[in-house]
Amino acid sequence: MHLKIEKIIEYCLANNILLTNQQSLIIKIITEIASPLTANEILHELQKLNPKANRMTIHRALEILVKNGIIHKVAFNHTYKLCDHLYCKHDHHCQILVCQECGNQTEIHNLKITEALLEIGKTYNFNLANPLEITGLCTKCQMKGTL
Amino acid sequence: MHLKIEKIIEYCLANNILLTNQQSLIIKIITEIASPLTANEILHELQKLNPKANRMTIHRALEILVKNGIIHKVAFNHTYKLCDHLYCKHDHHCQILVCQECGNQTEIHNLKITEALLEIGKTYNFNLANPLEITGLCTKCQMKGTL
DNA sequence: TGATATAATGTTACATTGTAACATTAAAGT
DNA sequence: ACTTTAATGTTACAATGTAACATTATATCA
Repeated sequence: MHLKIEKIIEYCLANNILLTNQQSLIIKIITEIASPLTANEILHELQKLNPKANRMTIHRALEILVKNGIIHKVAFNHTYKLCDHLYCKHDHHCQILVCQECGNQTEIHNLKITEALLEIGKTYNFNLANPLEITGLCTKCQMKGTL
Repeated sequence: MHLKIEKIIEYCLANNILLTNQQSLIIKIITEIASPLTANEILHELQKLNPKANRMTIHRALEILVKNGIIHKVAFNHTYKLCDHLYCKHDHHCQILVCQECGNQTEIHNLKITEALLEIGKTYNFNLANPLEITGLCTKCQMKGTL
């Protein structure tokens, strides 16, 4: 068994998050493929294991996993990705650099941004969600552009 | 004529951005309605003026307007909104607080975040896009949640 | 255990956002 | 006016997501 998956299961047990079989399979898929996946891509993988699985299956499970901070949903390109910490506590802030060209994602934890965000949260009485999506061009895609 | 629209047209003339009739109408719609609109909502408005207009018309025009920094595209809820500055120079950084409940958007300009982002851009060699979407719950929707 | 309540999953149908490929029309240049 | 180019219209489709209801597991309790 994959080490990451064990840790997630451990975390879920400790925090009273009951994973159904279906949800466990989705975690397994997201963990093993590693790169960000769209709902459809996850579905196709899941269907290899459970041919009856369909879009609803995925979205319901993903909703729960996102809500529990186990995976991140990235709005920019409709992808889902395992949180690098294997779980995301509510007091834990992270940022994701999303390349608008290739879709590559890099999870970072920048104190300055976190502080600035908390300040903004106070100033505007805005209850921040996690994570912060930072879109732009990754190094590789900048190179491609200049060729 | 709306004052904002005049300023945008002025800006486009000064910067060699040729607006077609269709694009002008879309700017007019976005400016006058003010609240963030989805592509479909803009389409329905446009069709009142040009019954032949369809989805392609909208998306092609929106693409150009976004590219020229006249409007912002917000990925979180697929909406388009006039840049508060009526145009967005490339060296101009802004952030949008997007409420994940009601969709309300507040454009801000926070120096700390801008600085931190520029730093991250350098560190990771990541070419930042504008604007930054900050999702969360606005004041009103926080109240609703606690009722 | 077996009946019943509850939660999870499956099914069907649909709404929304967006794009691809090609046809038509308008605008610009000669 | 003829040609070229750009803009727009048309059709068809792909992807993401949700709503409403049916079915199947799972848990609870008499």
